[in-house]
Amino acid sequence: MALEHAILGFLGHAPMSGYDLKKTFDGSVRHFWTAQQSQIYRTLKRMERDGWVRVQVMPQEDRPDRKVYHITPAGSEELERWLAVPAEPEVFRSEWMVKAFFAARLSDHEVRALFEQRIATLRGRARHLERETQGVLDEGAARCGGPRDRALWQLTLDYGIAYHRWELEWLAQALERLTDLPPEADRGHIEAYDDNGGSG
Amino acid sequence: MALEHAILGFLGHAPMSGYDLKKTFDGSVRHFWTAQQSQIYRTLKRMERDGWVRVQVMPQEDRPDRKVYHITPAGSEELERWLAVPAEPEVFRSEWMVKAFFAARLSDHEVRALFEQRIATLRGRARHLERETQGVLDEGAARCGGPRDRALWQLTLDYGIAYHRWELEWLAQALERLTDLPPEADRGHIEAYDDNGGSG
DNA sequence: ATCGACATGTAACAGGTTACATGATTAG
DNA sequence: CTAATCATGTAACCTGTTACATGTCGAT
Repeated sequence: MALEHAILGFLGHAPMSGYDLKKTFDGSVRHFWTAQQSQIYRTLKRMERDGWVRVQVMPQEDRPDRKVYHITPAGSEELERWLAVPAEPEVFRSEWMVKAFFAARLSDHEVRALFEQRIATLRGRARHLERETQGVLDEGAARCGGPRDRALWQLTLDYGIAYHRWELEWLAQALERLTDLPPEADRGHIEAYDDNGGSG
Repeated sequence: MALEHAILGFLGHAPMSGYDLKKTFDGSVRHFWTAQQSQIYRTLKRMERDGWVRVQVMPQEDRPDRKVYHITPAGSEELERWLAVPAEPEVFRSEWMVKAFFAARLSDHEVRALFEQRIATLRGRARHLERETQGVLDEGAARCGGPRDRALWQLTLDYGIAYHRWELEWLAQALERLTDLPPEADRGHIEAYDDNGGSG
């Protein structure tokens, strides 16, 4: 499971608290993995129980004690094992596609709006990746990554940027195709006349 | 939420049992949405409670009674409302990317293997979309879709195929970039010498 | 004999989201 | 006065997955 292993990956760079980890996630892998604070705490607890990390409590007076997590040799081994094992293919799931699939009941105008909204969303995200994420990643790389890390980190960001550009191109073409969208033939509204259940 | 609304969409074409719905999902939207049988039954129950569908029990002797679900006017309204509302941007999540991000600890050979496995996975899926899914979708379209439906259904499939082709191209380029991957600098293994917590 | 299609489900679990709770300090 | 930062968490919930349970019929 990716969350645990991403945590191991980060703790391999430096020991951190759950709070730090949340910020680290948001500042580095957000473009392909996010995690809620509560989820991180919950997961760290399990990982400690499993011996992948150990916790070091740093007492503080004014605030809750910092619980700094360190990766253990077992955790390091587990990370390397996981990295070398092929990723099982993920299921693709897109709510937007579901809308597109059933969009025949919408007016031409609404169908176009569906695509245009998608374009707007992707444009926003693409811009964010190019402007914000690139900078944040550069900082992170300067702070703690070797050149090998940097090359791979950049690769993941480049993927994100290229992907968004590609999908935007695809959507532009799709919008063109929509000008030829056939009109809605009268759909029988089966519901209306089917009362005692005949077969099709 | 997409599952409920996809169910409404299908029941808008024809009344169906949960069992039928599962087969319908697998034969039409599998490339962007899957659902487990158990999940469909559970969801149908909730939808009935909410008045979006009504159930008609068809008694059978040898097997469990067929429970045929019909969309209600409320359900139809709900579907149309949902279709017209912009899809909230989905979070992108990729376990494979997590591996790529932390792959600096792997050997050059293992890093290449990571990418090659991804390529193999995508090739398989692309082939499946082009050969199987296209045929299944055509049958479905012939059976129950109007030309407007067909155009949109084809669009979702074309997206899937184009996406896989695009990612395969990207991966090929990425593999080339990997030939210049810098070697791993000695990573300090902080864990080993950090014992009472300095701020590193 | 065994497997798959038919047809229903329940139970348990895993992962992710949202809301709530605490409590000091500092910046606007 | 309000909000954000620091720092911890718990509880409830939703979605999705896996395993189990039942029972007939027809094909291999």
